[in-house]
Amino acid sequence: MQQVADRAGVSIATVSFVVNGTKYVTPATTARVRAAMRDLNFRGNVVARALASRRTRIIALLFPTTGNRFSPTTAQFFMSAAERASERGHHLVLWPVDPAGDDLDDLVSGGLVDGVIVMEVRMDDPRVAVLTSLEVPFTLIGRTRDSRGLPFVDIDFETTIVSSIDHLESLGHRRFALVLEDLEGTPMAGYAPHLRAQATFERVIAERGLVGQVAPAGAGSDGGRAAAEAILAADPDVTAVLVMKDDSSAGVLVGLYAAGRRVPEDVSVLSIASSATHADQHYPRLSTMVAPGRELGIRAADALIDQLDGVSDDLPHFLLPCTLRVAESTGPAPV
Amino acid sequence: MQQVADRAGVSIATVSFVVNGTKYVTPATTARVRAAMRDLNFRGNVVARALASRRTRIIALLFPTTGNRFSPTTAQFFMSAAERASERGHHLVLWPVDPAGDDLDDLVSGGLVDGVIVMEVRMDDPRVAVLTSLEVPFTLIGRTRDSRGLPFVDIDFETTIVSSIDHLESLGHRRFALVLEDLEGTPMAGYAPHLRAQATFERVIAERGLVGQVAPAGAGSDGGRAAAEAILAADPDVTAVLVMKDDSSAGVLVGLYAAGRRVPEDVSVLSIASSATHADQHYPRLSTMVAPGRELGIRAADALIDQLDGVSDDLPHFLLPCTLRVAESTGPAPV
DNA sequence: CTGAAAGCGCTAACAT
DNA sequence: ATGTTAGCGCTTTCAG
Repeated sequence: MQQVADRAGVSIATVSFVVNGTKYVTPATTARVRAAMRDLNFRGNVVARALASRRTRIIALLFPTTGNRFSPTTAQFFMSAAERASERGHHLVLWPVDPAGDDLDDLVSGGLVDGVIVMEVRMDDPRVAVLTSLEVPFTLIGRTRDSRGLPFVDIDFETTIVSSIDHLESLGHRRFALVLEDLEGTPMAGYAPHLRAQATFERVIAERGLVGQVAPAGAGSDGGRAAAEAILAADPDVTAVLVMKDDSSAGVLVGLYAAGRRVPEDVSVLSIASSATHADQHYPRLSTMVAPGRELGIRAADALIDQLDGVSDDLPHFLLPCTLRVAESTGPAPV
Repeated sequence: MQQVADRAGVSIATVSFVVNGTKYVTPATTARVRAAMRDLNFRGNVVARALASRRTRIIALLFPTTGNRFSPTTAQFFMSAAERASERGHHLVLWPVDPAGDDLDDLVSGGLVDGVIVMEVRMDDPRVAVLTSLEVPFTLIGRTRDSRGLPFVDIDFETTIVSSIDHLESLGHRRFALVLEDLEGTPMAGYAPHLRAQATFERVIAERGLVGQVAPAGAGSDGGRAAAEAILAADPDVTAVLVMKDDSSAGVLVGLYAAGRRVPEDVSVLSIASSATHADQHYPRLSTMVAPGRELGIRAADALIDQLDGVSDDLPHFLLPCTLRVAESTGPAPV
């Protein structure tokens, strides 16, 4: 940088000013400096800049290292938030972090990142306490149990579940099941989307005098199949299954087939908080409550960057429900 | 840090030594320093450390921002490499970068990251030139056309394709098709896995006097279905389809069904460089050449960190083929 | 409008 | 075994 200054016949400070646009510099001088930078192939040192200015324009999206749960929705958060951050002059990186938040301070201390987006939030997520005590700006994709004081964007699971049941009820269904991932005893126990969905499901079922059960599913296609068997054992007359775990929906179908049920003639299967791509992967294509992954990723990035730039004063509380996508016919059945 | 030193009655240098284990410090002193750190709730400043020591112990896995191609295998690379890096005292972050490598220097300059892992490599990937000129240590998951001078780990696509055809031929198949993603005209054109697989496919088909065709597929389930239709139009007697694009395999099945073909009775479908999880998602379950995603992620992390630590002198050239996983019966067919 | 200079918080010789 | 001290490369008051 000193070299650039010398070559342009200015001081190192002036170079800094043109690089950052911090202060007004004569067009003529600016041009000389830029030319010098070009000639010398000058690349600013991000680390030094960060140390001196206390900001890196890097934000981290926290990825919980447990459970290998890399869902399409997660990927959407990442990609859309990264895009938005980039548009607003920031970099977004996906950072694997222990779900307990133990290794969080290494990264955040000293201002390696300006702010943090937290996803896969649990009802009592330990990471928000850590982040708060570290005094680093953050935004949640998701909500803790009591999130009034926190900036968040989230899927409106309550509305999503109500709409799901509305839809199915309008089709004549009265006997329901909800398939959820079994997170008991794992670090992801207390996963907020599950608990909110389950609570709403049970409430609506009770209020409307419907029949409903909740079935936990293990991993993979096999877990889904086992869940389907358990559901049919508990209620052979069930006609509507809500599946809120992407990787078990295929297994649920197999389990239903194995028990002689046709889909959707005998039993309707609705994939909750999933994606169109995932739904189309099945045979038959599944109807789906599509998660607003991109929208939330964008909102989260905006909320955080607003906070960083001091643009906004109020803390965002943004809820968006999933939208129903009814499967089109898939075509002839496999024979 | 000065406060810690004061409180422990030592110099700031000593604190640095115990923090980094750089030099031997008396157990007694060490204890006093640690106590002081605890009392003062001291958190080292990563950025300052990086500036002074020229290393951050952070490595970046480059994620090409184009095409939304976040495959399960990508996720495996990320998670396994992150784990391994963590075991070896490094942090691994997933960094979205333009596939042309234009914004690479911002991140790498000034030593924000100690090294880089590149994935989704194209035959003439511009990123390796950038990285080379930036003089940042890097390792590829994948290979450029001429990769003799580069450290890489990769899937052995040649062997994988040969094994695939071996397997299917042993089952009596003589007429093949290979489904690939159509990347022509996109930033990912020249994607090495496709080109290597296609070249090997065509060579083996020709050498053995078999019948074969290559079919490009568009996005999603619909792209797969269209590909299946094109394949049947070109060769109604085709009996074996290799699918090297995860999101079109479901569509391929639908296309085959629609044309009255049974799977696997009439036509075998083999998913190439995919995962068990993905294969089990289908009906029927697909046989699969499973990509060694975790193994490669680990190897890549090791190779890079060896390079950073100066542990290893020779540059790694590690190739691993996919392994055949024959689908078990799925159970009764949907009716 | 531009320059001088004091740090940012830590590391790593070099001394002792 | 511990302390001194000169930077790492840049930002940012404060003068001029």
